[in-house]
Amino acid sequence: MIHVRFPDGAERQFPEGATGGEVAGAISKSLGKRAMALKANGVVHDLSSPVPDGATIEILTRDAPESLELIRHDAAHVMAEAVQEIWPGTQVTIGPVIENGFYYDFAREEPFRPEDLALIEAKMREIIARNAPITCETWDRERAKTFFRDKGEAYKVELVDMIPADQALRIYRQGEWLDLCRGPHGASTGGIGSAFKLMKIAGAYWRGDSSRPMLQRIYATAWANDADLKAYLTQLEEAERRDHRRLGREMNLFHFQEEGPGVVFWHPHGWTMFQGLVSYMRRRLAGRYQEVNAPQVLDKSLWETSGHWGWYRENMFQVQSAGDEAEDKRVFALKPMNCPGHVMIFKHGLKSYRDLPVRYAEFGAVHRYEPSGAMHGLMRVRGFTQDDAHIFCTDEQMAAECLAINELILSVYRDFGFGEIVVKLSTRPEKRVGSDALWDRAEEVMTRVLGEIEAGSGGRIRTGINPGEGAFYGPKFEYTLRDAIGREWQCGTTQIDFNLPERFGASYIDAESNRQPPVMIHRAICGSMERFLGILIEHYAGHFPLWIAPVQVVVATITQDADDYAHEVVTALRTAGLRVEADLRNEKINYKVREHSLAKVPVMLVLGRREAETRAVSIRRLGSRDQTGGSLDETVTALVAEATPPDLRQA
RNA sequence: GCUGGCGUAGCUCAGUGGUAGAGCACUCCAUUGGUAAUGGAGAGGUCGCGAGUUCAAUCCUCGCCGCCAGCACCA
Repeated sequence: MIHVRFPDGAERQFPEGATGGEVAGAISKSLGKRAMALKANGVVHDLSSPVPDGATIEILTRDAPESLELIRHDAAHVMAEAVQEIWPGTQVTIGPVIENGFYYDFAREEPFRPEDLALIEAKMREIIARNAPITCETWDRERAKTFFRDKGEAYKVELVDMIPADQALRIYRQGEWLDLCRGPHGASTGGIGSAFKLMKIAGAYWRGDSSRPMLQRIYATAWANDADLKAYLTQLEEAERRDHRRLGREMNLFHFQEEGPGVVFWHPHGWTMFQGLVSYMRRRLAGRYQEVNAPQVLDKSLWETSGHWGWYRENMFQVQSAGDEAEDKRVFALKPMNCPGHVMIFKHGLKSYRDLPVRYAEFGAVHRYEPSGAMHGLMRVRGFTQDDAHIFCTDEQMAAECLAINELILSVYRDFGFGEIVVKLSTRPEKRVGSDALWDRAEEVMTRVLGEIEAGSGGRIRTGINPGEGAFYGPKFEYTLRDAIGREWQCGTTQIDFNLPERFGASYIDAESNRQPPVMIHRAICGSMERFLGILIEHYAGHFPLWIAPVQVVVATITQDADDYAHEVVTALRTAGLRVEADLRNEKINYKVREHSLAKVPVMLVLGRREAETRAVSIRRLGSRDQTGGSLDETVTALVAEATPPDLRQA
């Protein structure tokens, strides 16, 4: 007999070798039916696994949170079976569970067509209805390889070879179909239920390697019940509604066109926001950083020295005189980064240790020739503006600088309404420059700083380590923020650089009159201003707080009798520093309200004869069905207060 | 860059081997109104670009460009 304990503390005995399924059935007939998997000592197992003696166990039904992964994993197998049933000869490869669903990669000459998804889905429902038991077998390697080789499953043979020799090969069978898989799985295909949906077809490289063949991936989502599926689909619609490319067009903020792939045409309202963001950042830098401006176009030799020409040449724009007769045949590059320019400025004239730290900031427009498939609205462009800065300091100053940067980054994010931040330290990669002693020192300092960041955050900041993810020239912190619908965006970064000062021979004179290389810290807060604006657009879904909104107030008249007063109101608001537009058109107020609501103008002041006579305004806020009244003077004061950027507000 | 899909008016989209349509937006006329579409009229397109097939191509074929989804990339 074996003893087991249940989560509620109850203990029971079962015959030696009893499986999870037998235990479930012994507890109650209905649990036996509903059981999906066995959880023993915190680990999920197949229901057919024997229960270990002395374990704390739980019988998982499909409502258990842990079961969702099983449902998705089972569904992936069923999808593979469905595809092979419809198109025999299609090879199956891998089909893991991912966030919100699963995918399976297939190898087949003929591409899947969008309309095939419905076909596959119907077949899946057929297979699920058959409700075949899912069983596990252990095969030896040769049997597995022979089996898959005979079936023409070359990728599976490769997978068998990749499994470490000391690990057992597990084969999961459902009806006539089987797959190599480490499990665990549910008890039968019927447990998958009906709350799933095939989402899209995409190409994906075998083993994520662009030098290997491209497979066809089918993405799907799956949930424990229809309500969860529906909620997920609604959430996707919500994300689509917030898409900054759509809002950028609807709100007339910017556009792209064919002649300029990946470069932004900023329209007046969009540029107002862009400049507002830059102004805000300038105020935040004032007193700590010196703003500089390095050239757009520099001789290729400088980029050879910096190392960019060697590493990133394919991604750089080369420029030359277009004239055939040009005397200067030199090759220049459009700057892809600001750092070499800043090092040049630092190097200009001797620097003393007394000058350090030197902090140069630039809103630097950079150009990178991004692969065509990488471009995505404002999020990934070929021409963008970095809120870049480089700090030249001594080794002793490094920690304090990192902490100061951290504080600045966090307070900026807070001002834009981002509460949850993750900071991760990326440590030395295999391929790197700089001595181990330098890396040891920098990582030691940054690890300490990371601890201080977490301790000083009062729980707001989560921290972590990305081992081996550092830049080749030094370790870095990466700042990730979470937007209103839970998506994560990596924006800020602080990077130590052992490479550039040395390559350019930058130095300062220390207290003993010796030349010393400075520590160089790169840092960005927004990262790309374009991308950050894209994130803000999606975060706020276009409903910007007053201080960010490109048009803060529209003054709309009901009749022409109010025109004179409307001009007065506009002047008063504008004098007070607000961004105002007047709508005196000969249209009904319903029409105007609708139009400005769709344009997401935060505040509408509606003026008719009544307001003109009493020097009042009728205020309608975006998203509100009703309106409030107020005097002109009070309203101006209140709006000015609300429109004041957070960094200028009196506490 | 790779795989697949797409490209028709400013926007959202119909459509056909015989050189094109709707709604909204735009212009003009009437209407001066009280918080999400007043009525009428008008104008607007080299159907992404270039070749080919055809008596005839927006439609079929090929190439290129761009966009979308995913993969790869992201100093």
